[in-house]
Amino acid sequence: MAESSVKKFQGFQKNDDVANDAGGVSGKRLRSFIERIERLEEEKAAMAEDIKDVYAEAKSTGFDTKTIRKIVRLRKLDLEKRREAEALLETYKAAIGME
Amino acid sequence: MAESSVKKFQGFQKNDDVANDAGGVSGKRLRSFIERIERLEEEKAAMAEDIKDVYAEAKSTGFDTKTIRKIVRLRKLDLEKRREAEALLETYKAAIGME
Amino acid sequence: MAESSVKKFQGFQKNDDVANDAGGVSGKRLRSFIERIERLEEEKAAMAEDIKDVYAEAKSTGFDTKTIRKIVRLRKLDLEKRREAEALLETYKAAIGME
Amino acid sequence: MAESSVKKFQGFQKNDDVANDAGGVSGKRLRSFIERIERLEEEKAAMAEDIKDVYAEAKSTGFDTKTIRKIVRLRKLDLEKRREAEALLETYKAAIGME
DNA sequence: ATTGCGGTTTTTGCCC
DNA sequence: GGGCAAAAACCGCAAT
Repeated sequence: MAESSVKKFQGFQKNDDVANDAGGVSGKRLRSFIERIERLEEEKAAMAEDIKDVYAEAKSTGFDTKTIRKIVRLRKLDLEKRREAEALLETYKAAIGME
Repeated sequence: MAESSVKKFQGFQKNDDVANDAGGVSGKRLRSFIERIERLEEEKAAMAEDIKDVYAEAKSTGFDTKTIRKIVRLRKLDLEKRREAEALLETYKAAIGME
Repeated sequence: MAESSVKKFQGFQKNDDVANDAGGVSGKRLRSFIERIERLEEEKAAMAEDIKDVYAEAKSTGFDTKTIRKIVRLRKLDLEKRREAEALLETYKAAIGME
Repeated sequence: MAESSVKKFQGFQKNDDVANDAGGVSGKRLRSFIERIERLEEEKAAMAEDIKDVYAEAKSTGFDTKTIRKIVRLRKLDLEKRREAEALLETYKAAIGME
């Protein structure tokens, strides 16, 4: 369809400028999406930073961060296993019409 | 059941022992560190989830996510470059006694 | 050291040609490493191919590959958990001087 | 068809147990598929391990692994390109009745 | 039959 | 060099 050929051109705006679609709104919307994403990525980076800080603090009080990482990882594996098992169970249930 | 998962993860213990630092507190502190880390990792994962959602929403309104990703990445690089430049400037200022 | 100035030039050979380090041997050795790697990567790709074939065969005999993948993944998580737990135990032992 | 309703029940086995389809064989077959897959994945992982070892060896003899990786990747792309070209040639031949 | 799409795995690049 | 996040590849599905 005609729109598809248009689609690939969306997403292009002059940097640091207001929306500039000739009379359109897609530029504004794109800008909004980008800003939301950037905001969330900042928050994510802040979390990563915080995690690093906690490890540093633990280390400064005499803990071995390598060990802590192992523990955290192991617990995460536990969690994943449990989730996988549940997912598999759901699959089974669905297969026998119990869903 | 929560308790059993507690027992096995108290950091430095002689194997399979419930006692935690006979009269000490390092077990508690380790536990606290681990919980803080896990909490932060959950939040980080939630942010990642939110970002995915925004991309999905953008896509559903007709944008090409690949392009958006490129833009976000470029802007991030711009930002980093600017920060680098500012840091360099600060270094210069310090070098000439302007700090 | 003298070698460091040379080092950055290692790794560059005319393709499909014999080693041509003027009077040297590093070209031959590099070539040998590359060939070993490529051979191993071929074998790895062949394994991946075989795995695909098994899934295809399972599917063609009426099994649901998604379920099989889930099971395989779950079993793999089990294995990893066990390995992680053992590694953690080793860390503990080392920490209390039992290694 | 009747068979399709049956199909979804395949893939059910108690973990770590022998086939237990009442009088059936699908459990055995499933188990066999899973074991074949796991065996192949182990071999694949072993190949990956070997590749890592070769890189380590190359590094220990003074090569820059990053460079080697680049070379390997380039050569792989070359190979793919050549195969593509050959495939295209075959297509041409077929088109003009030369196959 | 082809092609796009969602979700998963694999690879790549990065930072520590 | 090893772990972690981003990017790419890939598989199966679906719609046409």
